[in-house]
Amino acid sequence: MTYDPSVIEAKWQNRWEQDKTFELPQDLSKLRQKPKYYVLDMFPYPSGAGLHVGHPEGYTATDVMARLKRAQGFNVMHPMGWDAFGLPAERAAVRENIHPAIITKRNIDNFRRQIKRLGFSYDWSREVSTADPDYYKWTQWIFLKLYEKGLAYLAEVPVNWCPALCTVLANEEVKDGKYVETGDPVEQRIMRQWMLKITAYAERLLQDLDGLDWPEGVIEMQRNWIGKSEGLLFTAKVKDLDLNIQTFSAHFETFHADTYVVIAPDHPLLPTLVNGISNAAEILAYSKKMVEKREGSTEQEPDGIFTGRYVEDPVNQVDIPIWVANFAIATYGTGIIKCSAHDDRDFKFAKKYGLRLQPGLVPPNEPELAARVRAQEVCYTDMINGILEHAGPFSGKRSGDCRHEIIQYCQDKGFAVPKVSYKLRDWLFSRQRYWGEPIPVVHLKDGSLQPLPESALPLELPKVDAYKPTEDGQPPLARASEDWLEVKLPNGQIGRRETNTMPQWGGSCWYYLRYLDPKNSNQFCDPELEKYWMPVDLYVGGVEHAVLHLLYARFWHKVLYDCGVVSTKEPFQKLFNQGMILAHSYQDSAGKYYYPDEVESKGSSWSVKATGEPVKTQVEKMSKSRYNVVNPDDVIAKYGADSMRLYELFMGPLDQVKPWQTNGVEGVYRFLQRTWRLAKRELSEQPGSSEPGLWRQLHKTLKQVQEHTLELRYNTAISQMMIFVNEATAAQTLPKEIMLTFLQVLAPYAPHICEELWERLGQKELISKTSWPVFDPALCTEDEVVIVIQVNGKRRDEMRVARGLAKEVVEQQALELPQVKYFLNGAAPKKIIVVPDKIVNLVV
RNA sequence: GCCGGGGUGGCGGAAUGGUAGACGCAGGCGACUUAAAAUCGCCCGAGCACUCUCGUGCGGGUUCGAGUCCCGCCCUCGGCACCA
Repeated sequence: MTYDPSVIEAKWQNRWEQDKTFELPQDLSKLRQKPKYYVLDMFPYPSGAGLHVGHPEGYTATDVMARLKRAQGFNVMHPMGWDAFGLPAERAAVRENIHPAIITKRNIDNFRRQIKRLGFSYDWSREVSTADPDYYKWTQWIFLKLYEKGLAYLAEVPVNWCPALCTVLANEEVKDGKYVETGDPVEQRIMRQWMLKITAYAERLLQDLDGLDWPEGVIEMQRNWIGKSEGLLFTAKVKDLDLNIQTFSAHFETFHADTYVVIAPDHPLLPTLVNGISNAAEILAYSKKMVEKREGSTEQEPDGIFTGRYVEDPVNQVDIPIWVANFAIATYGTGIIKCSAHDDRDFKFAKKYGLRLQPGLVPPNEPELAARVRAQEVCYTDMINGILEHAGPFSGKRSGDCRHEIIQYCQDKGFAVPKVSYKLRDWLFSRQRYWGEPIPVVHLKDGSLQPLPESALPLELPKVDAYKPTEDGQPPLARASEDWLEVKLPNGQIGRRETNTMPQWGGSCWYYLRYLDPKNSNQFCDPELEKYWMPVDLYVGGVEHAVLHLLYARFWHKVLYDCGVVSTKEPFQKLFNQGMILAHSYQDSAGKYYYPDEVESKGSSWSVKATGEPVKTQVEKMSKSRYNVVNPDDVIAKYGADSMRLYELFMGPLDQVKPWQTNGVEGVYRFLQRTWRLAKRELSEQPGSSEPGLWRQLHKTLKQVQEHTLELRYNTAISQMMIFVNEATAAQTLPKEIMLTFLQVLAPYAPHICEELWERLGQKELISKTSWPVFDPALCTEDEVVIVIQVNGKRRDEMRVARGLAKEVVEQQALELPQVKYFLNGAAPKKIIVVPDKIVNLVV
């Protein structure tokens, strides 16, 4: 019988399911008998488009790890679920006027079917969906905890309002004035919204990054997003007004050089400031225009207007003007900045409006440049190496050396106090949508808020006649019937329900905890199970979640930690980002795309089969519009899940971006066929050591596969297995012992074929249940090594000698080689470098 | 502009400072076959005056020896971007 994946894969997937092979016990006394390993995938949003080959890349990586760890004696938590709330299902619901739950279920069923075909060893009894009331009951419960702790609050905030979607969007969902998903325009509005006080955790979110085994890039992105800067908060009186203003400066070294002040055009203090100025109305109108112009646009020319006011600067005891400037941001620092010649924006702004500058920092050892700085021709900003001038007691000092002294000085003089600022803002947590978790809060007549008691959870989504906003622009939940909207509290008070829902990020903030105890109706997770399983040992997903999901989840986790309901400060100990899978696309000169089967290659160029029109080919992100999406169903139908799994990992390093090449699948498919034929050979009953060369190769393979897999270097693990199979194919006899062990090595990667061959070779137990074989280190190295002989660093010959041969002997033997004699040409080497078992270099 | 990846054959990629190109794809030649497919074996960076020379984005450096380490650049992908 030839290798037919379609038959054996279905067979073993059924067997694993019936046998509950990958289901874990919930009984702690049982669990505690083994060490734990928690390997987690970022769960998918089940879109209508189904899976593409990018999804299973990470899932395959975690599955191989899960299977290896299981064989090594760990209890392995390896679950899968659905990030099921979200806008696309809601939009489909509006379009088709079907309940989003139905659309979501349809999509989940399809995703589950596709994922299951790959034979992953998930414990499906732990499947969760964030849109399931049994799940979102606990999302709401966590919200109540946040509310209790004062971390959830309502505020009038400027928000990004998307008219097309009739909802607000978080800052990070908006780019260049458009919703990042759809490109719909977004405008600013002031609205009353739920906010989560993530800023209260800024410092801890920053500090605790240090202990994490995460990609440096992701850590850096989170650091930047939190954006901590330490500086000074200066206070100065406004001239002619009974008003002090404060300015924040992280680059305060040049504080003597500050010559003007700017305020953000949308600063709440601005109207007070200009009150009494003759052209106050003009200033406010111009400021308003600046704010509008700023919306959604990126880099801008400096723009501003004089407020007519001055501050009495205590530092140099002069009055310096206050301007409105478009580059000042109301929500960062104090929204007011003291400006000097030593900031690019300040410098540009002053040049444009002819404001006075007083340079006070020059480069060391560059007199010409220093002269140009003093002449205000160039802006110099090096606060570390620059030398201070006109700086009172600090004149002549290197700026970077006296930062601390300056802090002390400004404090002593009463100019300023130390202050830390963060870029991180509070998290806008309400959406005017239907398909999300209802916020479990009631608005009372007197305007106060009443959170629902835990007993009232889950607060389920009400029935509505349509999944769109009301005529007067209220959220879809306002369409619910009065008996849902109106609530009578136990104490007789009447209130109305909150009609905003939570954003999609909510449910994904804690799903890794629910997997541990998914059926618990009393608690979101049993604390003892949590203690056993947490933290997640390996979390694999796309880098697109580097900031938002991972920051929000860390925030919620820390809140839960403070509530005493989780035992670790951080949820995800090790994080790994798989690289995106790209695909070739084909485009003619008019920009029209073609499907891969519509084009053919002629030598190095490509053209459309039907018309012969030349097309260019490029490697791009997979998308429907580029006609280059590869569907895993098609790959599996042709080559099987095992080949699919192998190719996903063989393509290249897991963390790298790489193009899908369908004929690359062919290669791993051939490898599996060779493996199949190998097992069909007449196998020798002799021990493995009866075929010493292959026996060694087996142990080498075992060692490398084990080590490389644990290091997530799957591609090189696979190539070692290919080397083994090539060698085994060439071997005279193939001991059954060797074949069986090899199947165990391959099983985490290609479990179906290995189960099948394992069974055919007479084994009773599932290969998925067997223990990982142990390699013999002594067999992993060769007895003989090839030593390269170089003359003057150039390879001239090689020789095969016993491993560990003494340096002197190697040297002597090398000198005897005819090739060496030829290249030495009678000369005696000046120096001889011998690296045992590696190389000899003779230097003349 | 700042931060972080990445530049190695026709392609995906491999190489604790020690034979650059493992493994695979594509290609070539051969065996088997009536033939094709499949399979198996061999070849496969470039040049050439063939015991050789050049070759890992570019220019320097350290070293007996550099894809790998150091300095200075270029290109490319991703993230952030008036954050004081």
